[in-house]
Amino acid sequence: MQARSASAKLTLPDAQFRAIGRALADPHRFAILEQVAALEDMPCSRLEEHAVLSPATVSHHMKELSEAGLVEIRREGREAYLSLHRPVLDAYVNRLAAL
Amino acid sequence: MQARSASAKLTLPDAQFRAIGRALADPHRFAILEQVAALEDMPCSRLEEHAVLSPATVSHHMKELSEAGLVEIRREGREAYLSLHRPVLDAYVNRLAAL
DNA sequence: GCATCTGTTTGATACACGTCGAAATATTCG
DNA sequence: CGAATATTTCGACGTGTATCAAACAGATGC
Repeated sequence: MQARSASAKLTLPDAQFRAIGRALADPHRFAILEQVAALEDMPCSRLEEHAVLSPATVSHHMKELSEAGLVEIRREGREAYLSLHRPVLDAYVNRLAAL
Repeated sequence: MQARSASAKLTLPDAQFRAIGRALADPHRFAILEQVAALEDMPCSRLEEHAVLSPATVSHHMKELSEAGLVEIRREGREAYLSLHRPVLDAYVNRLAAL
């Protein structure tokens, strides 16, 4: 019997662990992640980083975050809605905390 | 009255937060950190990364880890002894966990 | 259809950084 | 002092990547 539930621990493959590390290492990307985490369902167009970065660059960062598994992108009409994927962030945090 | 003690929370300056993120993003550097964390007082010469990296590169990585505040270097004779600086790692983990 | 809005893709550029060899520094030992 | 050991510094090279402008793609509305 497996006690899977809210606290089920996810183990990250090495490749993903590396991708997450790189994704978190860029300040703009981290700022985006912070803002995504703060809201439940964040329309991409409302990211404050649009004030400092070109749309192309913002899109690039979201792709990195998404490929690292940290955020999920839901497309609706012409907008993209972003949400933090907590299990992956938690798994990353846990691995650091286990040091 | 301040309840400072084992769990006193350290707040990282932005510059240090960025330095830590970059430091953790490289796989070799993370491997070094893992090994340093596993031992109390780790002589630099015993790092397994010496099997894969040149001494110059290992030294470079240790400098990065040290400048990020993640490890402390104690020099003794011709050896350098490394130890994990937990408060800083904890502060980093806490900031991620607070997302 | 046409214009507008949101976001992506592509190609180019510039800078950051991981890596090493070689030379330098420091320490211990004979 | 001279040789050996441990680590650092320097200079150079190649790769990775953050960035943008421009072109593209899909959705909405006139």
